[in-house]
Amino acid sequence: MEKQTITIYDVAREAGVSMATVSRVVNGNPNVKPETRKKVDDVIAKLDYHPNAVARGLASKRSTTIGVILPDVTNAFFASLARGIDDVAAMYKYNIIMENSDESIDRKLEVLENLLAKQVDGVIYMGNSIDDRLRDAFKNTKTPIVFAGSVDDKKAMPSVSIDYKEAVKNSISKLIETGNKKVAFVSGSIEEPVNGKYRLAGYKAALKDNKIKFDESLVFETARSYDAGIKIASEIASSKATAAYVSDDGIAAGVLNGLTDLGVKIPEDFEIISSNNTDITKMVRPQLSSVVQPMYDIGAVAMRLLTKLMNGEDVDERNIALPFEMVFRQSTKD
Amino acid sequence: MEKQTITIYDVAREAGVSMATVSRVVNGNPNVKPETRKKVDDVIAKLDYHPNAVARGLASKRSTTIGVILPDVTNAFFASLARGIDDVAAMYKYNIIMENSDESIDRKLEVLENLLAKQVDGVIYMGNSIDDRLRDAFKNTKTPIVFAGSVDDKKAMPSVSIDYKEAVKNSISKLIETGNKKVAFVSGSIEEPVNGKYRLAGYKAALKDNKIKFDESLVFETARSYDAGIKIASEIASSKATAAYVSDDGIAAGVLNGLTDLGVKIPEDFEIISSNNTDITKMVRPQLSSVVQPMYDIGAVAMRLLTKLMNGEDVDERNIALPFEMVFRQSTKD
DNA sequence: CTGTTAGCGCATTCAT
DNA sequence: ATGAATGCGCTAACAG
Repeated sequence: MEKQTITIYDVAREAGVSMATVSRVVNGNPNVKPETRKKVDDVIAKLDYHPNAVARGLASKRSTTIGVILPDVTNAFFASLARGIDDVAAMYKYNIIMENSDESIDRKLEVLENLLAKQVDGVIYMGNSIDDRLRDAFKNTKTPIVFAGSVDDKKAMPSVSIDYKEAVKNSISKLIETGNKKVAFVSGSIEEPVNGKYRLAGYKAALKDNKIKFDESLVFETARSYDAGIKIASEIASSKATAAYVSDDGIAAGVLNGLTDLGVKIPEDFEIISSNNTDITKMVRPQLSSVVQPMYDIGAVAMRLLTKLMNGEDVDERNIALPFEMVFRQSTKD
Repeated sequence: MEKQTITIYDVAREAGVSMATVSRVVNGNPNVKPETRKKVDDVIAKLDYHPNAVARGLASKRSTTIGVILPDVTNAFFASLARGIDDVAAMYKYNIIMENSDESIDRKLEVLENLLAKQVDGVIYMGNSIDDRLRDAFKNTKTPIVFAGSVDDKKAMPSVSIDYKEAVKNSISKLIETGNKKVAFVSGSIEEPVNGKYRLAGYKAALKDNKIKFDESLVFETARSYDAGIKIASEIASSKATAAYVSDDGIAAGVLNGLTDLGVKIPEDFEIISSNNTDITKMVRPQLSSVVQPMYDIGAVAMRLLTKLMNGEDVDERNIALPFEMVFRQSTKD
């Protein structure tokens, strides 16, 4: 016995109305007499009819699904954003097609193509890196796209994030204030605008404010993982730096533990400020001081922005910077 | 200028062939003369034609997307499974529609309905809880469903996981071996079969093997989060237990830190074994001993199983138990 | 190897 | 308030 899919046509016949009417009640169109609506609803229940979203998508040209491109769900930062996105998406009856892109541009392009082929109504991009090919691809589609947790360095795309430059500048200034002369900047790929452009600019700005000369050897680039943090700890230790700003909590935890294992006392000998305030910052000992990004909110607001764009609504602010805070725990003095 | 979507028909006309032929080259059907294939490919490139997956889905009755239902991406365990799923899905050209269900059964039902309406070709379920309504819903659809990282307590659904009972039994036995008379069992909701049925059974089995009487007051049920772990630590401390098996790394980290803050020395005064061996276990100090679940593999194998089911292939083993290991770090003696 | 013909299940004019 | 007709873009027999 094959799955006898029952269609809008079946209910129409059974209810003695036209399929147009059934379509109307299913879509909540008010132009239906209450009694016919009830009749149709009854048949729908009786036949256990379920609208086919694919057919609906083809006919209406709206898929009610949005694509999400992120480097890796496994990273707490991206997962939190995704959670925010998913929650407001659900609120607006959208579904999420999620794609892990890793760091490869080719993969990102492939993934975008995929999403577009599926006729997603919009996409949210959390990849941090972006090159010209990808930018062109974004530009060549009419499908709305918003960046979440990162900013296009050309500001061409709508985005929701925090002011990364300012956040880092604050962090570094704080570190300098407590007496550190040599502060390290530890981040994921410098190729990514968030790191190479905004965060690094904040770092340099703070140095300048404090009349400290920028020292290239204090900039550490690494993979975005706990193990990578552990690994780079010894390099940092031998750099003579006495403090560091780190762009990712996983990396920061690695640096913290790596340094500690090397006999470096945190925060007495070395101070650390991390970036995302995920649970990780509270799990490690000493607990990490951190920038507080409203991750969930970034995702939620990005999704909200996207709904507006998809509806063709005017949005006055296409590049939204949410407020951030700082929390000082045990990895900083004072 | 509206986005003039160009269709298979445009390509056909421009290339001087029928749409059937275009469809063939797009789908890699071998029955096309190389030269016509080339001609068509050229036109496709020239017109920048992109197949519409929705239309394709409607016509072929296959959406090449699979639905994933998980409690919360934000949990490292589920995120890791999701990663495994996504990677092999990509390998087989499937896309993932991800839905966070939290713990609510109603939400799960709603989410499943959604997925089915979108005509997903299969679904992977990682929710741990399952009640009769949900079981019925699963049973009433022809869409293949596989459980990942959890087992249907009635074994009615295909699943991929580890032998949770055995894993816990090993853990508890080890704890008893090192001299602990009172070992606590700390887990997420006991309502979930993984916890209430399998894990708890392993706990009891180990007690029985060692002729220790089961003590209800040593069973702690809590939310699945770091903060919840912190909170329950004091209760555990006053229970006189000297060791604990914990079902989630986040909870375990909370218990560990909570206990430590209470002045309890780990592992001297209290031993802990956790369950998922996520990075968390290595970030905390002392590092957590843990069951090692091949999380990524569970996801990957589950997805692979699903592809077989979707192809109607025979599978001899519908309930797969992947091997697990134990890693002993600093939260256990010896 | 290639073209013709039907739908897939639904939303949407346009009439009535 | 309701029905009839059309087509969304593509796959899948079936011919030839």
